[in-house]
Amino acid sequence: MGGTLKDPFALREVLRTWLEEHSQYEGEGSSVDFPVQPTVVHYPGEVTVVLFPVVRALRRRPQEVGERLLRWLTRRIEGVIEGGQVVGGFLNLRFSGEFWREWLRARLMQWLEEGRYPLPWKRKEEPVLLVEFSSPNTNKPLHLGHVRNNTLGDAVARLLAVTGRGRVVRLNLINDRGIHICKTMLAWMKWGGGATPQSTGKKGDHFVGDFYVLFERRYKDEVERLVREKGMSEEEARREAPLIREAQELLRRWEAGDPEVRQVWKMMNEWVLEGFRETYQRYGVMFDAFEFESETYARGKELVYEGLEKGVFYRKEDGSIWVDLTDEGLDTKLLLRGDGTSVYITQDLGTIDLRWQKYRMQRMVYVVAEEQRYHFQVLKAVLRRLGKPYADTVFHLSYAMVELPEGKMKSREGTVIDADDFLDELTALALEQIRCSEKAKDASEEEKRELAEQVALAAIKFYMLRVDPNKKILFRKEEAMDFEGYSGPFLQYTYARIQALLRKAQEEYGLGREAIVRLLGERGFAELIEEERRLLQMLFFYPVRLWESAQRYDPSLLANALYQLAKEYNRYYARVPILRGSSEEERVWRLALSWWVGETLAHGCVEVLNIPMPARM
RNA sequence: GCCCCCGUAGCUCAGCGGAUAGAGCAGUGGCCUUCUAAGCCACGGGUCGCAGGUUCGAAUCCUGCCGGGGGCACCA
Repeated sequence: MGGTLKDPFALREVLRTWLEEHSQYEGEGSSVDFPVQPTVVHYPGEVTVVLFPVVRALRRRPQEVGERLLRWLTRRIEGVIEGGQVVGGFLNLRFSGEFWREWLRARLMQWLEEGRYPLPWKRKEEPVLLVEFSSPNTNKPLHLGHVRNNTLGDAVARLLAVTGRGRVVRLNLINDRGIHICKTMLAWMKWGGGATPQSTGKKGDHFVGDFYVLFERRYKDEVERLVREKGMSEEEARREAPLIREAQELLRRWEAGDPEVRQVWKMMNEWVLEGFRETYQRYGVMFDAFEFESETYARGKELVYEGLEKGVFYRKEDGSIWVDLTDEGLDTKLLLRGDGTSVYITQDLGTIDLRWQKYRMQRMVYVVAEEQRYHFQVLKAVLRRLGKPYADTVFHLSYAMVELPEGKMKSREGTVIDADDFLDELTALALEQIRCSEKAKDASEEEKRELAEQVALAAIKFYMLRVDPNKKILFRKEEAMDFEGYSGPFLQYTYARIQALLRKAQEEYGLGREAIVRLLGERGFAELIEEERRLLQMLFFYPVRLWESAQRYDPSLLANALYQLAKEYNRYYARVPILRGSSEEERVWRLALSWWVGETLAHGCVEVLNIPMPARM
C-alpha cells in the first residue's frame, strides 16, 4: 500500500492511466494532465487533484468528473483514500491513517536499509553538466558577493545531481590575468619591500588585496595631482598617469612571457589561491576542477581567427576583429584588440571550447551576476556564428547583487564585507550565545567552537539562499546575524531537538531506530491529528519541491519548503508530547514522524543546500 | 535612446494560472516544576505600483505607463 504510492509523482502516474482509459471514448485526453498539489489549509485532506484542465478537455462538469475519478481512485489504489470531496474544480483527497503509517514505515525502512534518503531519481553519470561558479579575480579576497555566488552555485550543482540530471562537474575559473592583476603586482614590486604573507603572518588573499587597494589609492592621488598641477582633464590624467602606464607595460611584458614578470605573477597568484582555498574550505565549498584564464585565452584567440577565416567576423583597418550581431538585436562587438591582445569575451570563447573538448557537456551553467546578462547573450550568439555544437549548452544563471543599505559594495573603496571577516564575526556571536546557554555546559571548548562555526555557516548560507536569485539582497547585518525566525539556525535547532528526542527514546525507553520501524509495523494507532496530517503532506510533497527547485535553478524554493516543514514541526512539538505523557503506541508513531521530519531536513540542508546539521545545539 | 531584472503588510521576503494572499523582523499580550524558549500561541497590520486586456478563474500571463536597479567599453 505505502509502497504503491511513494510520492505525488506516483499519484500522477496513476491518474494518467485513468486518462488513457477514458480518452478513448471521451475525447482528447492526450495532452491534458491532472495537476496534483497539496490541499490548502481550510479544506479536509492532504492531496488535491485539480480537475479544470481535464474538465475542459472532456467537456464535463467538475462535479461529475471528480466523483467518478474519486470512485475509480478509491478502488484503484486500495486502502489509500479514506475520503474525498469535490469542491469547485478540485478533488480533495483524504488519505487514511493506515496508509500514512505504512507510507512512513516504508520510507524509514528504506532509509535504514540503503543508508540514504529515498528519492524517485538515481544519480547518473550521463550526460555531463558543467556548473561554473565563484570564479574570482586573484587580486582581492572574497566578499559577500562571492558568498552569494558560492552558495548558489554549490546548491544548484547539488540540486541537479540529486534530481538525477546527470554528472555534475563544478568548475572554478580563476581570473588570473589582466590589468587588475598587473596593478597589484606593480604595487607589491614598488612598495612591498619584499614582504610576503609568511613574513607578515597575513592570509595570502588579504595580503595581495591590500596591494590592490594601495595601487588604487596611489593612482587616484596621482590622477588628482595631474589634474591640479598639469591642468589635465580627469580622463586624460587617468590615461597618462605614470602608474597606469607602468601597469600596462607590465601587462605587455606578461603577455610576452617575460620570465621575471611571470615569476612574480606566479608567486602572487599562489598566495591568493592559498587564501581562497582556506576560505572555500571554511565555507565547505568544493570544486572538481580549477581552471585558469591564463591557460584558456590563447584558444579564444584561435577561435576568433577561425571566425575571421570563415567570414563570420570582420577586421577593421586598425587590425581589431569584430562581430556584427545587429541583425539579432545586439550590437557590434569587439573580439580581439588591434594589437592582438584578448578582451573579456575572447577568454570565454576559449574556455568553453576547451571544456567541450574535455567534457562534451550537455549543459554549461554559468553562475554569474546579472550585470553580465548581455555578455552571455553575446557569447551564445558568437558561438552560434562559429557553428559550434555547444553554443546552445550555454545557460547563464544570473543572480542579483548583494547591496548594503548605504549602496553598492566597492572593493576599490573598501566598502566590501569580507567573506572571512563576516564568518568570523558570526562565529564569535554564536559562540557567545552558546556559552550563555545551559544546554552546552558540558560540551568542550573545542565542540563549542565547532558548533559556533556551524551555526554561523547556517545563518549566512540560509540568508543567501532563501531569496529568489533574481532579487537583490539588501544586506542588513543585524538581520543576517539573527539566529531566530526565518533563518538557518532555526532549521538546525529543529533538527537538534529531534535528535535529542531520538537519543532519549533509546536511553529511556529502549526505542532504537530498528525498534521504531518494527513497532510501527505491528501496532495500530489513534486518529491522526491535524498537525500530523500537515507534516505528512509536506513530507509527501518534498520530492516535488526538490524537483521544482532544480527545474528552476532556484534553491530558494527548497529553502522555503524546509523552513515551512521546520515551522510546522515546532508547532507539533509544542502541541503534543512526543515521549513523555504519551502511550507506547503514540510514542512510536510520533517518534517515527519526528525522525522522518529530521531526515528530510537533513537531506535538504546537508545534501542540497550544504548547510551543516549538528546533532545537538 | 534601446535591452534586461525588480515593485506584494511599517521593513525584508514567500506565493510562478486555482480555493479565504502567507512568513520573518518590528509592535502589543501570553506560555519554561513534563521531551532543547535559537521555540510556541494570540492580536493588530494589504486598493498585490497604476491602467487596460486574455479566461471558468490573474498577485501570477499579455500590452501600455510610473518608480527603483543593471546593461549597451579596444574594463574584466
